[in-house]
Amino acid sequence: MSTSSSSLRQKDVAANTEPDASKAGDAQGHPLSFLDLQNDSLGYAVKRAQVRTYEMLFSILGPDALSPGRMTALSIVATKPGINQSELAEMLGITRAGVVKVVDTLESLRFVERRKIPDNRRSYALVVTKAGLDELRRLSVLTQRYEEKIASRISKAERRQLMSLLDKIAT
Amino acid sequence: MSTSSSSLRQKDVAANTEPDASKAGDAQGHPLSFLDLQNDSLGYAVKRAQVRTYEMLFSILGPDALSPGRMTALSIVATKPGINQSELAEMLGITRAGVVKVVDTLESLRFVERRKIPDNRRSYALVVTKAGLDELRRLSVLTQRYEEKIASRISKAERRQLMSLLDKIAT
DNA sequence: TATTGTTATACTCTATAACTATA
DNA sequence: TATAGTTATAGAGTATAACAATA
Repeated sequence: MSTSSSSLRQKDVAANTEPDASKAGDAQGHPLSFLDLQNDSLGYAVKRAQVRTYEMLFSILGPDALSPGRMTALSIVATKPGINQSELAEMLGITRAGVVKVVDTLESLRFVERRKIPDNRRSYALVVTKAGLDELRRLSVLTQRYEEKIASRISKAERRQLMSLLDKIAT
Repeated sequence: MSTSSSSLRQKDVAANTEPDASKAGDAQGHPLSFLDLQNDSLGYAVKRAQVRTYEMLFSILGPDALSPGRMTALSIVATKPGINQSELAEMLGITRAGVVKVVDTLESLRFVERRKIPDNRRSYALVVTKAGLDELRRLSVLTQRYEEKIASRISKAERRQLMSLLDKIAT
């Protein structure tokens, strides 16, 4: 149900360190740049951006919101009505066992139903309820606000290019 | 000590869904675009990129490597020798209690030492050992390879702009 | 035999609260 | 009083392994 915002925060990203020693050499003239793994790191920049954007997301959603993963799951079921748990697991990139808990959560909130299929008694058809649709409408407004917030310092063209570049490194 | 690569993977990012219904309307002509929260989402693109880059990082580091957070901590101590745990907590964005475990790990691996300070018996001066420096050198090579891998599909100029844009949305 | 869902268990990371020692 | 470090405890998210029911 409610996921505390604090436990969701991923803050293993340090503020940029002033590189006391990263540019200098030691007494023997050896370069010390290997000390600072975060300096000029694209991977670290991505992680830092992800942490900061999550902080903004949580600040907008509030402490009792669905977790991002469960939001994604709800959205997937909505756009793929009748999907089963194994397929959902595949799409979420987690195990079937993990999806059981995700669906348990969404079902306990009455956002999703496990519907029996006449021809296949081994799997469920997952469907979003009316309450689930209402929640998605609500989340849609909030995530739109979130999108505007994180893109508030860049232009439309920059936003487009940023997404394009992110897609390239994610491939 | 060794962090299993599997448990590090953050995969709450779904593969892009074909929007079965996100562009269409329902029978009453209502738009259904609110169903797909991931469509054209910058925040989701950032998260997806972060998950994919972490997968590449783990594939290069292997299953027994330091976790990214502990790598960052080690690097910070190296660039700020004598830092104490509270300061390190601040820089990592986690609590003092959390840092205890981070330093415990690094100390058990002999990468870091808690050194007593004569004038202040309340805090430690954290320093990186010779073995810690060796590990940082090794990690530096591996993370360099990682950086090349994640940027392999974009130009130097694009990499520069990507980092610039990421910094802007992280502010 | 293979697939689907489930349960049991465990691990990482992080948090809060309460505590000790020291400043 | 305030600060630094620690311990105990808890919770979210994920994994693996073993299992029953079904295909």
